[in-house]
Amino acid sequence: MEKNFKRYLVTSALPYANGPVHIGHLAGVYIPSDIYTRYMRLRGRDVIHICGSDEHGVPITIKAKKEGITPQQVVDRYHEIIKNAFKGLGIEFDIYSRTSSDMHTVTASEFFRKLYEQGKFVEQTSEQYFDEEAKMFLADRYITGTCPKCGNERAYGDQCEACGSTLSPDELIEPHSALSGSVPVKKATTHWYLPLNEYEQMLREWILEGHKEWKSNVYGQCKSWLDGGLQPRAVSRDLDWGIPVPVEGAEGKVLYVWFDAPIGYISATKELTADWEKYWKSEDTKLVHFIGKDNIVFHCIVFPSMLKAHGDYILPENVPSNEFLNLEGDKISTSRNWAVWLHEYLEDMPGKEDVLRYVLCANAPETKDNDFTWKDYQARNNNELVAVLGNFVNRALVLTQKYYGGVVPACGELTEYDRETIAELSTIKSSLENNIENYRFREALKDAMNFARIGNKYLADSEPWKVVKTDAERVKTILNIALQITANIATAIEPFMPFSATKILNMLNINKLGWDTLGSMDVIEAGHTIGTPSLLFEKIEDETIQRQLDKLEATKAANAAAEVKAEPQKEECSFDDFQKMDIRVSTILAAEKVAKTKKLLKLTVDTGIDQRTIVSGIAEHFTPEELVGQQVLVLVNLAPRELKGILSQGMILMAEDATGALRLVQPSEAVKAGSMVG
RNA sequence: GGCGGGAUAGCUCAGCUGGUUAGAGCGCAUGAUUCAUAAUCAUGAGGUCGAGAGUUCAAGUCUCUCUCCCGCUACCA
Repeated sequence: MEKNFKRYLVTSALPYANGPVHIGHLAGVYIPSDIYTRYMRLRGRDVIHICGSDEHGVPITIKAKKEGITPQQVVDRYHEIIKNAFKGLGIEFDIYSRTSSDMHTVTASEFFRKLYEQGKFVEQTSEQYFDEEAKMFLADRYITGTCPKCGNERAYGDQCEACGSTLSPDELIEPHSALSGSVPVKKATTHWYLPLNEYEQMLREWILEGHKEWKSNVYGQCKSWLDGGLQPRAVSRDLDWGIPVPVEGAEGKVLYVWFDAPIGYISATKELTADWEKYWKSEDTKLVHFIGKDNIVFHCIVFPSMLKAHGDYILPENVPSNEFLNLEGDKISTSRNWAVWLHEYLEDMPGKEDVLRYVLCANAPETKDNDFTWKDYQARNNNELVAVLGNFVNRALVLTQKYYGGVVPACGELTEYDRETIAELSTIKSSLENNIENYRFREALKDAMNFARIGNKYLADSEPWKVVKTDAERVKTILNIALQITANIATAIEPFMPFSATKILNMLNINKLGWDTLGSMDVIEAGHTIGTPSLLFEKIEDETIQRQLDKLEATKAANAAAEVKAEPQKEECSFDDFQKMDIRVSTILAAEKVAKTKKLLKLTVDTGIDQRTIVSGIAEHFTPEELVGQQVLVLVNLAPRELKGILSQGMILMAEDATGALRLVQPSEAVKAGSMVG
């Protein structure tokens, strides 16, 4: 079944250059891909590891606007931070490129042109908002206006950040352009769509039939999308930041970021080697995309469809995708600064690159979301890295120094127990290989650690410190084996902890070994002089952990403070404006959940004027039972609107804090329904 | 609401196509040991495998219903 591949092309999801990289990214994508690639390389396979910054798209233009700099300045900044941080942690890419590079512009343009010329796209014209002053189409994000739900005057066309509602620009009250402030007009615009529906059959056969071995979350997501039926997907946008659509008359249009980003894998490969085509276009290349679960649809559905449409390219053999990592019980969030940033970690914890690599791999969210805690980090360092791994290496080296002045003793006759121990190493080796090749890195790491466990047990059982008093020859064999195991450990842990592997090699004073030497007992010659032992890992004290916890606590406090800050006052309105609103105290007579919705409640209220129906998106905050009988304030003269087939006549007024929690606004004591508020 | 993923020892997780007393690491307890960063080694105590029903000679493992957590998606006046 398994094909014999001649070479491996490994890609890691392109980090989006609107912020630095954090432990969630690492545990989900970059640690696994780095382990995989290092392992392949150690085995002497032809493998390249491709990555780079994803630098286009609307969020970057918005960030630039907020900071008053150009998008290019934004991506330049984060590209550098990300690139250096990866390097600092020993994440080895053969190339770390970027999508704002010339090579990428050319490659993505050519890709688009080819599909365009072959008629793979569908052109479609639709009405979209246009800013006549700035002379450009506005992405939803660029349209601001009053949120129809909460009244926030600075809601975006796709979302209101005050109340969290998802909006469309049409819904905004008094929409205006975020660029010029002018009122946008609707104007026709043409875009190119990739008809994914045409690739549905191909995808079905390829994934659902051909790749049942994919991880359950990936396979399940794909199946869900395919069963739901695929729709044509726009591959262009009206925006001035990105790769211009390389077609006559397409001024002001760029490739949609999700169209150009995966092509970035290809451009980076071209940048790396003139021989790039053999990696992308031969059937004997194994292509593997490492991604997070949020990227599944793009890597399994959209990008393969693009590749297929193009025709020359191979499809990925696997798309290992991890779930998400939480931090101290809370979701990691860039905007809330709730994260352990890689570049900060490297500064705060110098020399502890491997500790982070170890903890994130041992605790990787391979099958479900997982939690990173500093306490766990400390425990794993102290109880596993220091106690098991570091300790064994130190024992072997110190004993060699003590008994033989650092000269490796010769191996004599092997006992039955020696042989058993050696055999065990081979067993673990194949388990380790099997686990890595099947993307079970957590299990693989355990295997690697078992080399050290076996070493510890071997020393404890052989007791060279006792035997030395009676049988000096035997001790030579014991220590020879202990040293061979130590060298083996350097190889076994290299994919996971490259810094420590190098450190062990230096202490042994030997060169890097190939994977094939794993399990053999002749990697260090007798008579060879080893280097000076030093500690591989150090205990991490409570204070060090506390400093990190304090840092997070400070973030929490800062976030809380930011939340307390009230929204600025809205622009002045006239008395007449206010008078237009008819707000009445009303009594809720009945409440029930609207079927097939999560947030909607259908309320029957007595407004004093009449009894009417109001649909309100508050089901997540109140149960129907607790609402019945309550008095609330209702905006009764709001234009009626139909929701889920129910006509809603009015709006219940609620108080909402920054966390989104809702409270009823009601008179301090019951009044007659219909009482005016004003 | 629809779809996908998850729920197994105190903690973090393995358990493939159903098959003897459900496993690992950490933590905990007891013992041994001192070469080693008070590290190590051995032994042990901990689980009605989210709840309920069903299929089967036999079910964490298959089917159905339900509960809770995470994600995607619709709804949000």
